[in-house]
Amino acid sequence: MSQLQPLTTKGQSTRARIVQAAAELVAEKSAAAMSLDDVGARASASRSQLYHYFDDRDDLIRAVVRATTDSVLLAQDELLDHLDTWAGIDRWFRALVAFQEERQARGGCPIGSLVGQLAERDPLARLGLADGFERWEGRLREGLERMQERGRLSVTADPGSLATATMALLQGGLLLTQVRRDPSQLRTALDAARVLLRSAAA
Amino acid sequence: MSQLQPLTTKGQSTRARIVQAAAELVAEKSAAAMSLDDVGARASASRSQLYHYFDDRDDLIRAVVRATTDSVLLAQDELLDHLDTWAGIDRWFRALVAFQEERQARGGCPIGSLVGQLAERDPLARLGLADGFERWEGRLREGLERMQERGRLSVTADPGSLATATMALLQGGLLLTQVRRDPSQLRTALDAARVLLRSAAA
DNA sequence: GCATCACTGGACTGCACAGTCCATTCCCGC
DNA sequence: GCGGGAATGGACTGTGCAGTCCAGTGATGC
Repeated sequence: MSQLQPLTTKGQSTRARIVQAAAELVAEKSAAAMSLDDVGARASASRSQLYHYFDDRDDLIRAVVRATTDSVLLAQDELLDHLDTWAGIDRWFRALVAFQEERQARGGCPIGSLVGQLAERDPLARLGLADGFERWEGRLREGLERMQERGRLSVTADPGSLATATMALLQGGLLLTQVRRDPSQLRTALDAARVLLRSAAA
Repeated sequence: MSQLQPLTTKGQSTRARIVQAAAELVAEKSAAAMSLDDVGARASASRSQLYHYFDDRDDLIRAVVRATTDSVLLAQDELLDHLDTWAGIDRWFRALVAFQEERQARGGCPIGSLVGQLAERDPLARLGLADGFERWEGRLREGLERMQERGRLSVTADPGSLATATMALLQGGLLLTQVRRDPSQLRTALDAARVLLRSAAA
């Protein structure tokens, strides 16, 4: 459990600065390579401040997981609102590929990358990541359900399975993109997702 | 480059023991959590032996990458030989799901998990992982090409893209399986791969 | 003005770890 | 059997790091 909620606005901003700095370092290097000294330096916070707001290192990492998933979802929030039309889905896919091209295929998925680092090490962090995926996949599932209600998707189609398969293609595509330093890997994966979803069209 | 090839058979077995122990520790914990002391203890090798066969820690990790990819491919070697029939592909998929059920959805993909840990940190390790994926995906691509030659796959289908999309579904499915501790996530992903591949049937 | 509590500074401790060094033993060819 | 390189043992060094401790400061209510 995260130590305590800061009571004053000043405390809140200090805590936020620490989490932000930690999240940046985790994204740039890795969770294991993030040191509390680095975090303190970047956030202009002393050692005491870190331990004032977090129980220990693991507690801070969990806050990073939450901040990272929130940030990934927020960044594509509008796109996720329109996954109930084919055009909206295509727009989402194109944005994801464009983002990878921009980043030159570096870094992979900020959430997915953490799975291999934390899932087997910290059960609470794993749950936080699972929650992030659930919120993400849920948005697609809801979009597909609305399409089904409007008769755009076959009545026999299963929006849940389609959403899961699409998330798998997205995550797998990002992994291959990262390891091969080639954004077209994600494009290929999402083209396949398009085929899969269209094959369930009404 | 890996320091030197051991010249005597005794040296070869010592080196192999070290790599094996290191690979186990990396799989059980993570690459960052593997310490040279642990490796030495498990392999019954002294510090000097580690540095006799490897330049440094990173060099050993690279050997672990190679050993891990080799081992993953070897374990499913026979299955990969028969990816030129629908029955062979289904058999492969079923074996992958069965394996995850056996392991209770723990650990994810030994290769995929390393991507998030090493890809942005050690370019050589990233290349080793990319090579592993290439050898893996290549086996599927070759199977699909043989199917195309025999008229089982549409002439307009692209075995390369299909193989990439299938690998993405496999890796993404394993990631979701690991983070949700639920082997049926992989089943759903591979069912989607089946739909995708069949949609390219002749 | 003073009491209280959130908040901050920074030195200190202890340890785990990567990497070094030098000495010794083993094995092979000759 | 002996010379030399391969292989091994294990102590040693330095450092980076998580976590602790105690002493402060600042704001807020009364």
